[in-house]
Amino acid sequence: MSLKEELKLKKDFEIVGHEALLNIYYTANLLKKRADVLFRTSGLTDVQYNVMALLTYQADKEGGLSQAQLSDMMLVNRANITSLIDRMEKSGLVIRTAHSEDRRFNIIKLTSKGAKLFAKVEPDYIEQVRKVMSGATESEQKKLMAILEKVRANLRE
Amino acid sequence: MSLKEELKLKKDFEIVGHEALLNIYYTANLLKKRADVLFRTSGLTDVQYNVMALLTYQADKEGGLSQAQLSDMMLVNRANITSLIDRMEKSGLVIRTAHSEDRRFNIIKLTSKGAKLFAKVEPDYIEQVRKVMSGATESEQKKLMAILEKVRANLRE
DNA sequence: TATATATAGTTTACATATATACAGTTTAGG
DNA sequence: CCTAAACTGTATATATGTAAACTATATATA
Repeated sequence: MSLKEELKLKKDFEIVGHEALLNIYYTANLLKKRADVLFRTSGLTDVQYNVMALLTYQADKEGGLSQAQLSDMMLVNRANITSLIDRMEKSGLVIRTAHSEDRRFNIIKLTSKGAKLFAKVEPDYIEQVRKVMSGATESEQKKLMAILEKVRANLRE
Repeated sequence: MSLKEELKLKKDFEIVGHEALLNIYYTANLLKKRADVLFRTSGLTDVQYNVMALLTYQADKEGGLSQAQLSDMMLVNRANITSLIDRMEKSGLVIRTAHSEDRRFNIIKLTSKGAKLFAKVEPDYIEQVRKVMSGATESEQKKLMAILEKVRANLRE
């Protein structure tokens, strides 16, 4: 269904670029809502799951990631990470540890509770991703990524 | 640049669907950031601009839109619209008026101040949209929309 | 070495999002 | 007609996002 129909709009978009942009925007929005529903049953949010995934798969030699690294990988402001990690630390999912050499860094690590929860939730998440994305073939998905890369290239400077 | 490079990830994605999903997600994120920068110079947010665009182009016979209609068109919770319209009313951009027949509805209308500001900002916004989306050809943009529609079709039920 | 600059994280004020529970209004069905 | 159900908007608690100003620490350079 076209975006116009989905949003119950009365008038057409005048510029293809605008319609394409809003398609990206609203599809992302729906994907986020779907993920949130999945994670809520585990007491997680999509953002918190993402932190756990990054800590699981992208940890550096310190055995975790600094808050600045997390903010880079999540494309969010450093300030945002502070309260996010506060909440996750309070839930017992992660812990702040000292960097071995540079005292400016907090190295964030998964606790065993966090690792256990991630291991439990990840298969369901991956299964949902497969289902949701299965509407497009793998070749379409690659085409999609290539086009989105072109859009992002124009966004960077 | 691939998402992996942009986010400084160390490991590849294991599933194409997951990488494609995150491409949608992060591209939308970057588009939002870019829009916010543009609107900030006018004291607006991207969300407030969107409200003004909907009131300008999608108004119904009551001469505006109800809060429920706005929440449908913006894919957000009804509760969210209350505070959004509160802020915009306080800024003098919109006004709540009574529905002619059904007292449950607030009909939201642009004030002349709001209409004037929208008319001033819209050309810059459209110009930016053109620039940003020009990395992909019109045919690629249409392909993009078609693929995203397939993904959304799988998201609905 | 001493100072300037850069970097990491925190705090604050604010905007936006959700879920949930509630009150008021309208509509449907017995 | 009257009650139950549906719908609109609001209030609250909570999570996430930004910008900007701040402290602490590390690095570069004069």
